Amino acid sequence: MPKPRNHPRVSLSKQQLILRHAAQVFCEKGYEGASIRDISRSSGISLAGMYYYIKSKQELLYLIQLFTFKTIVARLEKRLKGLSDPVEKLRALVQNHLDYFLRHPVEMKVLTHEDEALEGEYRKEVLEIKRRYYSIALGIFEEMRKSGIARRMNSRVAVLSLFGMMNWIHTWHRPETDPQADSLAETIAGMFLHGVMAEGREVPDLKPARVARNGIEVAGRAAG
Amino acid sequence: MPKPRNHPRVSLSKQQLILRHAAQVFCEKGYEGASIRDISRSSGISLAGMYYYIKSKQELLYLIQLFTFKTIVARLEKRLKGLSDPVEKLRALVQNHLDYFLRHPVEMKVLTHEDEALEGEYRKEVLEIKRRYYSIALGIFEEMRKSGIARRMNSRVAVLSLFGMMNWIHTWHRPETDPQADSLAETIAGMFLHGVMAEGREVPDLKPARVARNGIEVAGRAAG
DNA sequence: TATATTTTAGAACGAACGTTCGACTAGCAA
DNA sequence: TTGCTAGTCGAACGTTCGTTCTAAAATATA
Repeated sequence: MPKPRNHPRVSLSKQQLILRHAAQVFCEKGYEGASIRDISRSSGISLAGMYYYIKSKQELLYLIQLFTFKTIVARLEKRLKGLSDPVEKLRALVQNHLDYFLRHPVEMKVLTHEDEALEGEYRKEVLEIKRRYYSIALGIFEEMRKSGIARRMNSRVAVLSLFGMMNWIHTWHRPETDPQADSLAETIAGMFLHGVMAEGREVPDLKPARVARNGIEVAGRAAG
Repeated sequence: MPKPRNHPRVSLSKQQLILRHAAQVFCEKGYEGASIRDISRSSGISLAGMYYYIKSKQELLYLIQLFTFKTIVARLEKRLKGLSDPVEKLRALVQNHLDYFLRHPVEMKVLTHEDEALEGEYRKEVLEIKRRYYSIALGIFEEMRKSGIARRMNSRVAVLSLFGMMNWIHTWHRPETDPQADSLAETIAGMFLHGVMAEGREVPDLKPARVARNGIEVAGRAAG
């Protein structure tokens, strides 16, 4: 355990620091393409020194993925607590996912792009949380189906397509020109809801008065 | 150039054979995680022998991505030729993409998952085709907007979300239990079309008569 | 002060990497 | 026969990989 005493300039645990730099390097070069030496150089800790704080390269990836997933699921469950309408729940899920996604693009890319790099027990543990996350989403969609809001269709395909829309974002989103989380979440949740709605049904508007920015073209990078 | 004479048992070019095995190995272990030795072992050609047919590991990835992309775009352009209704065009794009995707899952995973592994000129060339593909899709969507079928929204976000739905499939699709290309394309194109449709508009049904088999797959790997 | 514990890192380990070299075979032309 | 070319590969090149050893430096406790 590192002591904060007499180290007033180092405020947070060195392991956290390593994890942050590791996420950055994994994001840029991929898990296999990144070397411990890269991460050592980036975080300013000697190569051998790294192994005082981490057990292996695999554990590094594991800790990043575990923490990221746990955080996102915990936040979702908190947001979902007050809601009962499945449409509102789905909007909350999209909002939560994209909000975290655009606030922590580096970790989220490592989470979605390196999901096959882990092995053995590490892999199993991360997969478990992923499944929990997926089944929350599936549950919400099933509610929409039971109450007749969503039309009859393959729920698995619908929900995984929604994740596809969201997780693909890291391949194209540029913060300078593309919509931010709020607007993006509205557009994508809107697309999904209209997309699965039963014939003759109307997609209810967003709750509060703030419906402005309805999805109106903001970005300049678009019409290419 | 390899001579077919006196080599009756080797029917197709050895480079093609290497490319196929390389795609398989890249798919399983990722570009960085895969070694030339892995591919050599898999294709039954000695390590040194590989370099008679390929220039480098990078070129291997480049050739796979280039061929795959060129094929998919060429097929799309052929399918699009006879169509004028943008909704039909969009359905054709989704059908084409998913048809190729599920018939060549290995190559498509290498295409979508390893799109940052190439460098320099290789990268630029592949990026160029990718952009052409994207702009075809964007063009179709703009047609839908201009004719009032699609509602006002960020076209870039809409189109890239569609690609997200489609390209994410490689992370979850199991051929034994999940829908095949036709059904999947119907579901996803339907979700997208309903999702972007203007208020009060109805999404037209699929053309009643068998639209399928229109320009589909004739030779196994030909139409490049 | 002396002692114990935590933190650091230079140097090295064996293994694996992409790539190259040079020698070899087989078939064909002279 | 001899010479030429296409194809093949064992062995090795220099480099980098993840990880460990070892010992010194820094800090905490007495």
